[in-house]
Amino acid sequence: MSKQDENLTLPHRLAQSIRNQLIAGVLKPGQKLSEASLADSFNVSRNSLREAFRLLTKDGLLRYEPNRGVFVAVPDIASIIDIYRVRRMIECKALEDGHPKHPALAKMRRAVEKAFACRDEGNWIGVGSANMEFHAAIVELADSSRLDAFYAQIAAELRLSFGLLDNPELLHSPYLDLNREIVGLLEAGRPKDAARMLSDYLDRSERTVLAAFSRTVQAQA
Amino acid sequence: MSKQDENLTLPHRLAQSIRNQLIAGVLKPGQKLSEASLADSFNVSRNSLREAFRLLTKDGLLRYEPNRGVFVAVPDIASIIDIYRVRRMIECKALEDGHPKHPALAKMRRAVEKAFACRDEGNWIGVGSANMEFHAAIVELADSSRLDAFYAQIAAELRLSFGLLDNPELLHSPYLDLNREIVGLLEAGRPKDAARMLSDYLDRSERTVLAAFSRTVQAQA
DNA sequence: CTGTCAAGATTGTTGAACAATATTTTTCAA
DNA sequence: TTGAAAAATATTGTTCAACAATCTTGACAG
Repeated sequence: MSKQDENLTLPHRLAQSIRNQLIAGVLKPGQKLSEASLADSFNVSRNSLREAFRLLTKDGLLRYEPNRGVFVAVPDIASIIDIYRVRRMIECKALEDGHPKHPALAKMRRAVEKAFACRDEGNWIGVGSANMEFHAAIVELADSSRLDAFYAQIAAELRLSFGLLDNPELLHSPYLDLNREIVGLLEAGRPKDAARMLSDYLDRSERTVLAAFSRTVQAQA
Repeated sequence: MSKQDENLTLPHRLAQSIRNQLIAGVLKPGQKLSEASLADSFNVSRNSLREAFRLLTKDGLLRYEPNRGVFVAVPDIASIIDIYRVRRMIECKALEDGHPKHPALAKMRRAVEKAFACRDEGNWIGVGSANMEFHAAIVELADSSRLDAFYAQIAAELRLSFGLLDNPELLHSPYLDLNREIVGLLEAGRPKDAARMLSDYLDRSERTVLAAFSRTVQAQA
């Protein structure tokens, strides 16, 4: 994936591969990950795989059930609510205190443009990625590497929930204009307004995800 | 340690032991943790120890240097600033939005009383623990398990920095009265004032830690 | 149909092995 | 003596094979 992936240690790379398969939907929520067969399919030893599992459980993407194995985490309504609670808290505060000259603002702008470009060519997956980048950039306004890492984790978990959903267009495209407005408000030195707008926006997004989620779960039951 | 520790898997228990040795100062920042000797001293295999290492690196308590081994993380000024930035953001917001009837408030009160009791008997380590409990309870006001977990991680990292310091009395005792006041303000339905007080309090605490830290580092150089 | 029990599969953990990379020691030339 | 190159040693990265502990499955008896 990245340039220096070769440098990283095997369990790290493994974890990254599994992470990719998770957000790509190859591995599905609730699915059991057998040590033997996964190790086999990746051509690594069980021990290395177990190290990767430990990393991913810390990310909240996998769940350990002692003596039974590891399973892909199953997002539920409570976790979605929890994640949005955290997002409102962190993103809004970061935006509110964000300085108009902060370098992260440029990232936000770039993410917005990328999202529009992807939409124009019907690339909904690209829109989704760009949208995630936009929100990560908001968090960067707070200038905390620990917060950035925490947010990345939350975001990965949320993507797992998205995986259950079917319609990326519905999920991301309504917010492109709002994203652009938020950038504008922050550039205009009106961070409070930007934060308020983001808060409403997250409320709406949460409702959409919860609604789509309960439909999906219902369909499965 | 806890009742059902026996249930947990070995790498988890190992990680907990190492964590304890870290905050107790048995293992010191920068120290190299040799796989062979540590595995030997815990009477476990290298493989199990490595799984525990993975968990602890995710906590930010250990650092991997590829092909060189794992080292106890060395707190520096930047990390202390980062941690306090996160604390201000999360704790103040949690307090500000905290409902006066929230169960976490009772926890806060208990932690305050415990801190005073410990102080009266000169148990400074107890004062420190109680103080940490107090702040964890503040975060619980936000009703997010993910935030709680994140804060626990940050707190552990901060304790590592405290380990470098020598004077727990100076570090915790000035804040006991403020803690009590914060509880009072929240109970009185004045969360904004409580949050403001906490913010000032954290500023002061940060300065103390930074000052003590630079003294310590200077002394070592 | 239900509960029991043995057989089989999977996880939990270990120990040994070996390649790849660091570190230390030795050697040797300037 | 000093310093750099080279050899020897130790450590990490990763795999494999083994076995105990636990879980799952399926047959069987009632």
